[in-house]
Amino acid sequence: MPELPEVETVRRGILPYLEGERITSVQIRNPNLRWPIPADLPEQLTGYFITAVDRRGKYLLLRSSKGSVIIHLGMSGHLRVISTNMQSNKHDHFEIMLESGYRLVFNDPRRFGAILWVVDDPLLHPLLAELGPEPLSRSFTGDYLFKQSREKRLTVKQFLMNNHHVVGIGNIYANEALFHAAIRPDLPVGKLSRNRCRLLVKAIQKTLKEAIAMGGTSLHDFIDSAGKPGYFQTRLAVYGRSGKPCLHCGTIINLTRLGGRSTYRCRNCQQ
DNA sequence: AGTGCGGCCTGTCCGC
DNA sequence: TGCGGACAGGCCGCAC
Repeated sequence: MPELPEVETVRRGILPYLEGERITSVQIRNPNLRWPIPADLPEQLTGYFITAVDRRGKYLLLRSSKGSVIIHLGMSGHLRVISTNMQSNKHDHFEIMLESGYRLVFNDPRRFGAILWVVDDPLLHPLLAELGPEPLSRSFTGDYLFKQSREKRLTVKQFLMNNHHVVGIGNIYANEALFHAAIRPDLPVGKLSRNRCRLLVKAIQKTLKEAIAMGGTSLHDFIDSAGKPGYFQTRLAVYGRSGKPCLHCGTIINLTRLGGRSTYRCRNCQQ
């Protein structure tokens, strides 16, 4: 499912139910995610208060006074908040019960997601320590992109989708941002001029902000923590539109693959 | 060191 | 209706 706008939508949805709440119990139904859910998580968390719900890239961080739960939704993960008496569904692998009576449930059919536990600063965890800048932060600029990409021969789309260069951009938003920046996805990133790097950063930020404002993109199965879909899919300019006319010039949108991922391009607008 | 690809999983959809 | 294969929003880890 989830790229930055979807994860941020989930974070905002669960925050009011979690912040300041005491954890009364924790249940692991199936620990076999990308990495095993730590077996001692229930005893680590029970009785403690959730102090904050943060996001770093596509990772969610549930902070408590004892330590932090790092959550990644992978491709098909969902988080939802339900009341005590609601029954569990298939693929509900993990849940946290709160004193308020609400429960936070992690559901993930494909099990590419992760639930991890760290006692010290989660940002120092090996998975998070090497992440690139947040795309909506001041440190992600055209100059940064220009500097990082010099001499690199990989394509601009693959560069954007690597979270060591910049976090939160997956296949949908990489396709969309490159269209809005009028840059062809298969261009070697090292060939981008400084000015085009600036345009690309602006396009990324605009695309992500708009998607967050619309609650994310729901193509197959994304729903927010309340079970509602996002609406950004109505704004997709190229993603999933192969064979249809470009919204700018009418040229038929072309579908290819880069690094095994579907890549959409208007061959007229994106050079 | 930088780059490309296989693999992890289940569910869904499409063509035969 | 059933079955095989391709594909799906991520990303680590390992080859070259």
